[in-house]
Amino acid sequence: MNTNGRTPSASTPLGAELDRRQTIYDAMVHLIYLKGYNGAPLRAVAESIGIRMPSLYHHFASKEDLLLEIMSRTMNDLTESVSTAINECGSDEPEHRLRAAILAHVAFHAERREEAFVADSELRALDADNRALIASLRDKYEELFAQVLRDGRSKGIFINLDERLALNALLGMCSQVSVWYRSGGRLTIDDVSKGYSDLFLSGVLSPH
Amino acid sequence: MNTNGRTPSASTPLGAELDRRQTIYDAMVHLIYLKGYNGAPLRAVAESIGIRMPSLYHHFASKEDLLLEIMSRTMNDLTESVSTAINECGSDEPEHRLRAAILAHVAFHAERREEAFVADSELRALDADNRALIASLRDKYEELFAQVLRDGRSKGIFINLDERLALNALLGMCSQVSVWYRSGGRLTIDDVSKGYSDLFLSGVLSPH
DNA sequence: GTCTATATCTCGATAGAC
DNA sequence: GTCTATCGAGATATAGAC
Repeated sequence: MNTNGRTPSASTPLGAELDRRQTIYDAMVHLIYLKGYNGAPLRAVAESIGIRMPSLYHHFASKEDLLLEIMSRTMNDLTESVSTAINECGSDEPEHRLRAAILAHVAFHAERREEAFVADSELRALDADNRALIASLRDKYEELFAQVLRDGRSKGIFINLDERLALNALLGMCSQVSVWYRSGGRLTIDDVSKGYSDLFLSGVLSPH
Repeated sequence: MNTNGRTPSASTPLGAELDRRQTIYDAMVHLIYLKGYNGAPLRAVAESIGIRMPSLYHHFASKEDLLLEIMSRTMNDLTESVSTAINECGSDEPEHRLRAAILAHVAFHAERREEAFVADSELRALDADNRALIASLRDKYEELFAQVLRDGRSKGIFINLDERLALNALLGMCSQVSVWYRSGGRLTIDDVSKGYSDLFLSGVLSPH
């Protein structure tokens, strides 16, 4: 008997399978976002989508495999989004490229805030091998910003600040958007991404 | 000065009791920092300080009580530190007061990074009542920065940025210090706190 | 693909001896 | 104040029917 009120589609098994995987993925993201990986029981994930817990194992090999997919997919999508934004901003000037990168990073952390938050906070839940894998994706991602910052500094466009410090300040500030942003709230994604890039580029002091 | 606001006495049983409480507190902080509240078993906390798990219950009523003490003590100490820094900076100018607040916030998040990280990330592990209690402490803390930002904006010293956005950007940037800072590393606390306050006040663009 | 039933383990917490 | 022993709940994961 079907207890979840859905209509199973008998015609496209592959499509249905991908839909189911995505439904599980989304439910898992949401619960980890709310309670953390270790506070998100698979029973609750299953219940939230109207199936029983053992059924999840038809779609995923283990709980950690599911977390790994969330983190790797998110990191890859984020990297592609920011990389594209930098390359297609139509400028070689570090200021414009940095602004484009910040806009893309902030937009991603607002639009896909739960995934981004999980990717940023659950490294510690992975075992050593998987942790190293995601850490390398993160390093590759951060290098996108590091290159822009280096370029701007060597051209004298940016001040002579320690690169690692500037990178940590920037990413720390922009990634926190996934913690507090609410879609439909007072601030739009454009408000936030423009405000953040203005702030990082020019600071809070009025020109004088 | 001791960090828990109590008056320790060296040779009495009460002093020994406080030492033991502090040892448990520190071990719990460290394990939650590494693995999160739900990934930090009390058995491991006890083992790390050479006692058995049930002995912990002589010092704390429950696991959540221990977390609550960590978060409330940390928030109170942080608030006092930043509040004192603002009031004793010897200036009424918003720029100087903001700089003093940032220096104190960053220093705290570097010196007591594990406690600060736990206080910033484990709100979700508390039940509704305790969560509301810590959230109110956090609101009170953030108001310290909000007042300085408001004051600076109304005086025309700061640019006309949305207050909540600026506050989130600032605290997000500065609180992340607890994630990456390593004492004894390449950057001193002074390097970080000065670099961060310069960045937030003036941005990364070179003056032109 | 989903189910029921279950194995195995670990968790927080308590009881009571010393 | 710490110990051993234990309880009951809930976790991930597996087996096998349908």
